[in-house]
Amino acid sequence: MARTKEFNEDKALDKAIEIFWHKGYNGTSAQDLVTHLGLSRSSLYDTFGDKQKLFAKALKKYHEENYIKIKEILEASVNIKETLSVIFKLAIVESLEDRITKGCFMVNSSVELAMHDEEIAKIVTMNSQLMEEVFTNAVKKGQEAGHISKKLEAKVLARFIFNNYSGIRVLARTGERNKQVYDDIVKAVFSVL
Amino acid sequence: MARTKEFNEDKALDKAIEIFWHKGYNGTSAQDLVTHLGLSRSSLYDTFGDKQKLFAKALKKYHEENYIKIKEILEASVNIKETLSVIFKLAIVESLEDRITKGCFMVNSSVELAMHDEEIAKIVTMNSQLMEEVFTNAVKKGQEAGHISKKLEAKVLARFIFNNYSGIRVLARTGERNKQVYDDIVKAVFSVL
DNA sequence: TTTATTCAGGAACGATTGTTCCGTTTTATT
DNA sequence: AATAAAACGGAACAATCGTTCCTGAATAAA
Repeated sequence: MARTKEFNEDKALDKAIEIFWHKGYNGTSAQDLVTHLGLSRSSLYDTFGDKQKLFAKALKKYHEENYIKIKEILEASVNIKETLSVIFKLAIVESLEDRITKGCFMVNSSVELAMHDEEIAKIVTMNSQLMEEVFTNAVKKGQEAGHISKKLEAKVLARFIFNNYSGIRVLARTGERNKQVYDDIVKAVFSVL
Repeated sequence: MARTKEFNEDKALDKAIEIFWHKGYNGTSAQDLVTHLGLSRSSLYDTFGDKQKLFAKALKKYHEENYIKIKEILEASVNIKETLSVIFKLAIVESLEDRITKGCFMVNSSVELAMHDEEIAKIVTMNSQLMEEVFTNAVKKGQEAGHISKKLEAKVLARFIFNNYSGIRVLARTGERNKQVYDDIVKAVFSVL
């Protein structure tokens, strides 16, 4: 009985991820959203509720997509150490190529909002836990296969890897464009594995 | 010929660091500043210019104090490895004790503003360079004294250490309160040194 | 064709934003 | 005591904030 939506909600959400990722939550105005998503104020609020809800939904989508991607890559991997190296290299290439250095949407959101917004804090915590889990399982597999040193526990290494991944994303956000800096960090990280 | 200031500019700046650190730049309103610094709008603007200038001045002060502190500790150290361990432990204790988890003002500001504000970007870059320099010199000294492995170059290790320091500060900002997570990261980091 | 629903556009909302200005008070110097 | 400079509190500014509401157009089902 009703008119059909003229926009794709999923694509609109991707646009929301883009603009929030670039400008942050507080830095993105309602007008920015209208302009960037390309839909009217009324449609925007009818569809997503309000700015906070839209942000939470965008962050959740970002988390799901990234988490699944890394999970699948690691679970399909036969040589975890090499796969981890690929994951880091991808993050570095992304950091160096991006004209507008956006860093990592999850890291940015943690820093800006985790302590002021409970719902965002939940998403961040869930992401951290799942990432730790995925990395831990991967490291275990790598240790069993003899590709990764057993000197340190899998969970210890997983947390260590994730910490350096976060650090690199912060570095990217600051606009660091010297590849050598990233390579040095990865080199040191892999000397542990 | 003029009236004397009723407030201490330096102490007001410390208050500004506090509120900006806690709420971020965009999250802190002019009213927040008036309330927290305890001085009138007119005094605030007469003394510091505007919000952006006040923020930059606060961040610069934060940088100078922290940089000098770490520099002095490391230069006075006889066992660099132990001193680095102390520095990390202090950061962890600070993270776990702080009721309102503020993370690191420099990291927070990098993520929120570095790519949108050139002056802030300059401060962040300067801080990174100086910290890298201090850490590099320290590692060199540690390597010469035989306390730190020479397997990797001093600069590589310095960047690696700084990256993990940043990562830990992000973790703190997310509100992580499990000490084991921090300890695991430090354990892995020190296995390289 | 009618009806019900939801779309898009934009005007308008009150609240809050960062900032300025004014009138008064204070005080060090002359 | 007179003067000049600056700090003070608070009113007021225009602009922008996130959000709501109203209008008419569009369209799928009855």
